[in-house]
Amino acid sequence: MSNSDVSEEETRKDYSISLIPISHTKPTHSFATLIAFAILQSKSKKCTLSHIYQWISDHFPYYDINDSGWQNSIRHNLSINPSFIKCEKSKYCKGHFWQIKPSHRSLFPVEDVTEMTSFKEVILETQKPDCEMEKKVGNERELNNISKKITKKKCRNLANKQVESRLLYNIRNRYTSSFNSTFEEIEYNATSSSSQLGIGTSEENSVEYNFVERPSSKGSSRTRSVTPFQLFNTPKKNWSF
DNA sequence: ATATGTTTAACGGACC
DNA sequence: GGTCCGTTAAACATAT
Repeated sequence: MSNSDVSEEETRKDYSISLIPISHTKPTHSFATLIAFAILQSKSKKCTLSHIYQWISDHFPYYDINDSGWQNSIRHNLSINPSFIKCEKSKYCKGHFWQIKPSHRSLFPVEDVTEMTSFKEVILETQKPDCEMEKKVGNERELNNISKKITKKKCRNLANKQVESRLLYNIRNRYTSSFNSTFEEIEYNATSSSSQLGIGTSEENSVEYNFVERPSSKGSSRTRSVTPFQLFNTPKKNWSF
């Protein structure tokens, strides 16, 4: 067995682990921990309330973005917990930024973020929504609408859910960092792609997905069918929806 | 009007 | 028993 075979086998193993349905069950982490993770994953280590909501809901669909109960708890926690400090008002988003009090930083080991999500490659390679970049988010309301649209799609199995999560990340990343396509393009592609999310078989590990592979140049897009394994290991730059 | 933020209250579980 | 912690609900204020 060659080195590359070993490497691939190991990665497959990791991938299968990522299918553990942790994100559908009630997280064992406290709200404070979830808030801290949401903050720590951002490049600037500060988040607005809505970013915190979104991050938690993205990673733990148990917390529906349309439910207000847990969001009330989040707000309560931010106010009551001395680990969190409110800093300057966001210039482009609603509300203030929230940070972790530096002296409390050690209470929230960042390594748990990757362990928790079992999505190491996404965490490490995907540029997540970052308040620092907010000035490039010209239209956050539309972005949230896209997210809701996709989130509402019924997923037949966990693999679909994972892909869905990946899509959300990529949409945001595309929207916040490159901003090189119009909102209409994103919406169209996201819609068409999410409509394809339901076609997988019930066999989790053999589900195939279609996604649009778009060359960086303006050439025409083409669809390609990939396995979840291929999908998760496709470099972000080759993604489009 | 709705989102954001503060505060109080109640409850259950863990722990001593 | 008592306390601490985390959660949930809710009233209320403020900002947009």
